[in-house]
Amino acid sequence: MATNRKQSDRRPPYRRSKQRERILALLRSTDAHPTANWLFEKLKREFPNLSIGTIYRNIGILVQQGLIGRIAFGSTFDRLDANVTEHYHFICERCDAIIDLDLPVEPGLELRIPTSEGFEVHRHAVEFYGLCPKCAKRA
Amino acid sequence: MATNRKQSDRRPPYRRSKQRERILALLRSTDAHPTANWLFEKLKREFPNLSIGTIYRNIGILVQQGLIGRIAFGSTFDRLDANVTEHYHFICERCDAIIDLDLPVEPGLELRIPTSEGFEVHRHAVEFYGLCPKCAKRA
DNA sequence: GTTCATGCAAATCGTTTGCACAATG
DNA sequence: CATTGTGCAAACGATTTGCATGAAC
Repeated sequence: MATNRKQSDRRPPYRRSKQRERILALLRSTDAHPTANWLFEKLKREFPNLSIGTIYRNIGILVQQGLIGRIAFGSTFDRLDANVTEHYHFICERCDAIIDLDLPVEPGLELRIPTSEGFEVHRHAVEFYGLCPKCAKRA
Repeated sequence: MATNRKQSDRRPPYRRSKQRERILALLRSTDAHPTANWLFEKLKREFPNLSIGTIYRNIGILVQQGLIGRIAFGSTFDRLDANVTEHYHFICERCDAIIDLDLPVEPGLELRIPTSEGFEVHRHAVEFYGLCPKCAKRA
């Protein structure tokens, strides 16, 4: 099974760069959860020669520094599930296994969403991350 | 913002095909949440000329028929978040907006996982799907 | 026989990387 | 000056698609 990790893991020390500072500032200026490409479009006005690779490299660094988070399922490829009943998943951070849990689904969670604000909730998903029994044993 | 939908939307009527039947059978035979490529590797023994495109086309059909589910975050590209405190997300199925919720995070959910079975839970994520206030108004 | 499904190959999309040069400490 | 960051372009991996042929109804 493949790994989750994207991009070669960079590590400290980090030097500052104008590009990275602007990327972080831009991300902090919005709560719209932008994409890499959105950052690229915005910033190439300031940095006419900006490269999309620079965006990705800096996103990687900022994530490692814990300054931003990446919202993604964790894997680059889709995983399929013939179990179409509602259920939650456990995702092993070491071996990437996805395990169906037979926890009771909590419809009550959806009631927490303020419908007064106009949200219309159709369903929800819960994923637990950690080590599966096999991997936990080896740690 | 881009759309979630992958592959041109096919619609009924569907004809049966040996390939699709085997794909569904294989998915039903396991709970390991296989990838498209896993199916391809398994099935090309039975169908020496099998094409990866056929796998993807049939996955699309099976999903539309509601016979299988796709486990993916919902988008093809990563979305970023400068809010690094724990929080849940609401994802609009129409406009793809991701909205930070200020619901209280439920550490109690993690206690439901049977640690007796050896799971080691580090964190969990909850996503609610539906229509955001803007899109709900238009529906 | 008409329409849908397949195989094949080329295309697309988001992301990553090798390299030579520029910027940082 | 030692090393990290950048821009550029090529490479990549997963997925999608156009087209001619084969299978289903």
